[in-house]
Amino acid sequence: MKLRRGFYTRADVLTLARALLGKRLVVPSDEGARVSGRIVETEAYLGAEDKAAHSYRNRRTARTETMFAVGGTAYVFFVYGMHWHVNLVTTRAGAPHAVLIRAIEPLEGLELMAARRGVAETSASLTNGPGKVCQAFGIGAERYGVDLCRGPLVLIDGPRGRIGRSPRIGVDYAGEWAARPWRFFERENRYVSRPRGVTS
DNA sequence: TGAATGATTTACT
DNA sequence: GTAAATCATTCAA
Repeated sequence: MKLRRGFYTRADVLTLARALLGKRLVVPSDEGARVSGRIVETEAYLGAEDKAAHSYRNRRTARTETMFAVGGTAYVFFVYGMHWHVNLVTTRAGAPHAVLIRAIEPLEGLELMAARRGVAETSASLTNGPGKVCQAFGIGAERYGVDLCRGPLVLIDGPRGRIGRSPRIGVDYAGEWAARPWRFFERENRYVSRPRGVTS
């Protein structure tokens, strides 16, 4: 069953980061096929107060503008000169909270994902990282600000396994905020990017 | 206008 | 384990 607006707006971002585990992301493709998979790793970014978030101190720019949109909006951005990341914005408009999708367990369109990634369909490297997820799912600038409640990207309800948590990855610049355990993942799922936690 | 840097991935030692 | 790749965004001046 497709998730509606209320799913994204009723709970706080930490609750949503957990609740998103097990949900199925479905994305159509220009190639005709479609790709989908279960979200198995997320990170929460807490708006204006969170030094690790792009929206820290309510920084509102062309890039972060969509973080201030209503829950259910996609926040897509480019980093390191080569990688895209996708977040799902949560809560009400004006509150810049978002959940980063860090890893997905592929379900449909494995062949297309493998072609886009340049690895075997059976490889965990297909979707076990935020940049890899975007490459496999074909998510880039054209998805900036799209509404998951209107499509073509949608989220479908689904079962989830046992959950683990750890500090977030790659945010050491954020000082004490980097130590907060705001990363969530399915334990023992082979597509989780760092199964054991925070080792660099 | 210029300089620094990053919510990463990949290849290599 | 370390380092290179590579450029949009950000902020200072």
